[in-house]
Amino acid sequence: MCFTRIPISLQHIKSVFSAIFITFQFLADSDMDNSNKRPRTTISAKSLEILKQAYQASSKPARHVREALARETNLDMRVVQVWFQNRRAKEKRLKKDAGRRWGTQSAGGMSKTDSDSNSPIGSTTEQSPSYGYMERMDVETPHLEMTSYGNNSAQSNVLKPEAENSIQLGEMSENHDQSGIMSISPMIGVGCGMMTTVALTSDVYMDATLGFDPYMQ
Amino acid sequence: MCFTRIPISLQHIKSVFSAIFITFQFLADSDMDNSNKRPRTTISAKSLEILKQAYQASSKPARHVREALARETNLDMRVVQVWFQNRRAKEKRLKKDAGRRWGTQSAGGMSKTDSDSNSPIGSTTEQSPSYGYMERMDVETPHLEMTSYGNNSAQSNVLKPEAENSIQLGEMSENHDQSGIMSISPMIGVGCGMMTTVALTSDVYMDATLGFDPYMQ
DNA sequence: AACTAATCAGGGGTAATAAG
DNA sequence: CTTATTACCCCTGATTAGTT
Repeated sequence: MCFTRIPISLQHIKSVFSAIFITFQFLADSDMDNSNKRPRTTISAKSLEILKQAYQASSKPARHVREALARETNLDMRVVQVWFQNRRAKEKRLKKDAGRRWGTQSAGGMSKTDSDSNSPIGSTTEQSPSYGYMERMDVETPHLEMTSYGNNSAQSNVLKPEAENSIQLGEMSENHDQSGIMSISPMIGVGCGMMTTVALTSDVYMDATLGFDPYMQ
Repeated sequence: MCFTRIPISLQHIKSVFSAIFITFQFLADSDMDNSNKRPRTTISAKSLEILKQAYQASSKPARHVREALARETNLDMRVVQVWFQNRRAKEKRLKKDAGRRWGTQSAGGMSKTDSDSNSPIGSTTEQSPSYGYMERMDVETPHLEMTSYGNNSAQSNVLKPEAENSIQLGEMSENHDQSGIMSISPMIGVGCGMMTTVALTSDVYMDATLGFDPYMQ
């Protein structure tokens, strides 16, 4: 073990704690103010019409189709994708709920045909630069898994400590989700402390891990 | 233990935090910049068909064959090469996996070095779940791995990009590497605890954890 | 309260890369 | 080259939360 020894007084410790508190406070405030809400795009009737038609054609459109739809509807590709996912889920749900008597042949098994299988020839090494949303998600995934590894419920504890006594934390995590900074925040929770050896008096030391918040100003 | 004494004030601490913040900001930015993403080419169904046929003919095509294929499929030669490599690997993998179809819990010890050489029927739907799970965990929790073994380049990158900006940061990463600080850090996220080693005398230490409420007033 | 957009947790397939 | 691993992209199914 290799520590950095820092002479520090109790007063200093209090200050540090206070500073951390202020940081959290600041975070809570800024969250309250602004981006607390999960953005929910409202799909216009016109876009909805387009999507529905596309769904008729294929319930699992390939990327190109989604791209085109996104352009056509002025929606984010991610939004289009989610719409299709939810739509499929809905259909499945409805079918299970209501329909066990008549085998609604419509949109039955055959709609399975999907998945690429075309591409206007050639478009080989294409990558979609406009797919940031999903990509961020992917980035954050391992960290989340890492979090949940140590303790099955650790993740929820970390990110959403039971609402009541720390509303701010929960909302902070939401904010992270939205802004895509999530990818780093779990690291803070898990690994980002500063191990220090604090000298309480001239010969009493304390090794401490101080948490910090990256949003601190 | 090797200690280095550093006079420090609250201002210093703030600086440290700030430096770390900047580092994370930098990281977040670079993460969010779609710049350093591994591009993934999607091979069209048509090209795939061509490749598969070629594979039937020869699983290790010579260079000029690959060249022709690349032209025909409009793919990069490198892509074609990698495709064949992955294809061979897949075939081999399937063949090996085919030998483990019934994974009853009895005779657990042996199954690891399970021979194979069975009929290459490819059901493969059932793989040893626990094996896959653990493997997956290992794979996707590099940070934990780092915790145990103290050597992970990714984490190093996380902790010390622009180490020049913040000497403290470098030291912190050293601490992480050598002390396995990760093992305690989840407490920060979960409970905002503070693991401390109290030096009762100059050479007698005691480990303790101090609770810490971030919303302390 | 219903509907549904968005998120989360997990799994599959495979292109790309690392390690040998 | 092979083998092992990682990263990307897609999905389902359950849940959360914004709108009306």
